[in-house]
Amino acid sequence: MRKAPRQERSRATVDVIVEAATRVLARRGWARFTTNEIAAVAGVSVGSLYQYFPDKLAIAEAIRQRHLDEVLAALSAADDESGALPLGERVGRFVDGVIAAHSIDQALHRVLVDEVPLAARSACPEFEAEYQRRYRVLVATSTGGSAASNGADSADTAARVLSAAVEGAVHAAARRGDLATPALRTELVRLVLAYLRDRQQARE
Amino acid sequence: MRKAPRQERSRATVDVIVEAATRVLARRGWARFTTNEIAAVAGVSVGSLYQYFPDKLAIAEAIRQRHLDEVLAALSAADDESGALPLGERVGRFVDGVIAAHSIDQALHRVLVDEVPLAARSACPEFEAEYQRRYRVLVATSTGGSAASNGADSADTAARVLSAAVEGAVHAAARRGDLATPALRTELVRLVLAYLRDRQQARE
Amino acid sequence: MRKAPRQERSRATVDVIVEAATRVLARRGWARFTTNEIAAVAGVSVGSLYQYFPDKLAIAEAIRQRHLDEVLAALSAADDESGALPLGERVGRFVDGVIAAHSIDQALHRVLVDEVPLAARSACPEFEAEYQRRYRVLVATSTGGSAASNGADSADTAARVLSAAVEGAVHAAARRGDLATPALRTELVRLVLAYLRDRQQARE
Amino acid sequence: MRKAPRQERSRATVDVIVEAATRVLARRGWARFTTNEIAAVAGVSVGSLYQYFPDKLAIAEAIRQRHLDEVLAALSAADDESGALPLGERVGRFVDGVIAAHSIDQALHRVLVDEVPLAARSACPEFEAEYQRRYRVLVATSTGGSAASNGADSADTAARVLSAAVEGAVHAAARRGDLATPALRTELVRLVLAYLRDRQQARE
DNA sequence: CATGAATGAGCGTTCATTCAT
DNA sequence: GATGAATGAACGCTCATTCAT
Repeated sequence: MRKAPRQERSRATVDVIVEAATRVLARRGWARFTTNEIAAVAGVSVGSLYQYFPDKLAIAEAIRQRHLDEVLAALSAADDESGALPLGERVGRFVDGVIAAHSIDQALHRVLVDEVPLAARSACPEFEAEYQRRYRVLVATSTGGSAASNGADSADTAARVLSAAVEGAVHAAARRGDLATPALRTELVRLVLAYLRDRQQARE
Repeated sequence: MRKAPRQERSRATVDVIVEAATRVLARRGWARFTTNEIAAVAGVSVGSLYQYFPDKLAIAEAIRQRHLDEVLAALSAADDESGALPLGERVGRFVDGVIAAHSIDQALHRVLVDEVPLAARSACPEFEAEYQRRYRVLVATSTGGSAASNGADSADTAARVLSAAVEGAVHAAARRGDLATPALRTELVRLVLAYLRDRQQARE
Repeated sequence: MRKAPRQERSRATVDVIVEAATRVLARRGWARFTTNEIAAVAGVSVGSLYQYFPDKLAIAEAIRQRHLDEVLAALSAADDESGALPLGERVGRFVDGVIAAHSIDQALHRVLVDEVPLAARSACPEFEAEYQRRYRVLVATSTGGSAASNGADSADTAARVLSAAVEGAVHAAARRGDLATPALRTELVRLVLAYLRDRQQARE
Repeated sequence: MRKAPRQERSRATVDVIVEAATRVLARRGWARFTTNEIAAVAGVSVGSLYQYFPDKLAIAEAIRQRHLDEVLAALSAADDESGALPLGERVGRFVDGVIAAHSIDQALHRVLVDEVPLAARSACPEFEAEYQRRYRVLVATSTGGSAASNGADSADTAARVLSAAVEGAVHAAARRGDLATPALRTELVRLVLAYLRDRQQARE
């Protein structure tokens, strides 16, 4: 951001802009994400956009930030305090969280992931890290708590494969509009559980 | 195509254009896939582009056609004639095929799948169908040949989830440049096998 | 118009654009009526054109509107309040009006009528109708007021033939630069009067 | 023309080109009168066009020439050998000739007159002269044969006004598709006769 | 002579960005 | 701070014309 909004009015203006920009990006896609339309929808002038954002990409970045925060919140809400539950139950809640996270503004999510250029996407390592961490925790607890002998490295790969696999399946379902289908949850839980149990056995 | 190249010179030009356009699309993405740069990279004039292609999208379509053909070929080559092998072996070859398929110009693949607008992906459904079929066959043979009682529908969902999961994991690895890592193959095989066996057990 | 000019500066810009565009259209014709030349002549950038007009045709439409208004004004000014005069006098004034109307930027007029495509002439029918009405009134009053037995239809044809004939003669003179020649007026008055009187006699 | 076609085959090629170009010009208008389409319709290559014509305008000029020849022929055919007839009869035949002349390929005529740029149109003075001559003859014979005292100049203006008027009326009718309407002929004959007789009386 | 592949200036139009008010 | 008029580089695309074959 070019300038921190000092006064309350300014903070409100920034919110209005991001709100409007979000709607434009979700509805029209990156190619029709034009500063003039954002300003028009927000009810401010183009000049005001550039008061707070150095360029168009910065607005997209703000949108992404906000969206990812919401996604993390949804993810956390579902499997909170599930540490003591049996693995089957934990995985169920975890999958619910992932599905819930992807149910937030799917149109926006798709545009953000597929269309907004790398410059704006690459700058979210904290989110990726945090997201990945959940998978690593799941993998770690499933194989008996703390990282064992040859664990760390293998567990990392496992977490990565698992997360990418689950993300892929959920994204595909989202694209088909099948996120709410119970079969999706069933099969995902099966996939994750089967994989984790197989790794458990392999370690014994 | 707007015009069939009749002379040898023009056939060469078309090749040069598609080659150059492929590089531009892979490097710059759809948003920077401009006719002027394609022409410059190809070392021809814009006019020559429009001599053979009605518009920019048609060039992308030609690129896609060529690429998807190569991908299917790589996929087929790996698990050819694996029908009689034990499941573990079959899954291993299958995963090899998928990894091989994604080793072909994955930057291009991502752009083609994520950025190029739908209109240019018109022939994609056939590819998608053919691609999906491989997964369905794998799922079907793992559960004992022909579709049993409640089989067909459930098998379809399973194939879909499995393919999306494997694709997701492979795409993520490709993005990281980890396609050749042996651990990727190991874990993917484990994932697929564990899932398929779990489904087998559930049916008994 | 795409946007109403709110500030005074922009109102001036619109005027400058229309003025410049008028000169370009009259001088170069529709085929060379290019946005870049309009902008250059107006001393503004192309962008400013599109700030106020959705496309090139809309500029032509604005030019036409302005021009036709001026033409109708010139036409009206000459034969105003000539209702009670003898026919010879009325026809004289009428011809004066027509000649005056065609003395206004006739190069522009020709281009507007002959070259600018139909879409931009959308409001033309109203003008044509108003223009024709003058001829119909002249024909009607010359044959004794209200439409007699077989009057209406025949009067319409007569008005059409008369207007097309007068317009043709005046256009040709304009093309030759002879609009101000007294002989033109004399002969036109003779033509109209002779025709109207002949029709009068035929009705008795 | 760039090159006189020496051999018979060449003359045939030129004919084919002009024929095709005429159809393209009449159907598509000047704006879509493209050399590539002409060549395609003619079944020759663009190169061949430039073998015989220096540029696009030259083709249009050839079309115009051919068309005007046909128009003059139609005009002549109608009032041939009418020298000894009474004025009413002569004018009738004359008007028939004009109407017949404008009935030839009206679409082409309109494009030729309205759209083809001046460079190609201005170069037909012989046609204009010949066309005008007919009107001058009509005017001259109506006022008693050879040019009298103050005749020459006045007769010239009269011929010019008369021709432009008749042309205007006929063009307008052509545009409306009313060329064949009997009322058109009736009123035109009346217009011409009334005018000529009025001039006769004025000279006495 | 005929071909048609190749050219490239030029078109209409868009939109991120600036800056005088 | 806020405005919105102004900018102009860049886009996709056309088509008259040339020239190697």
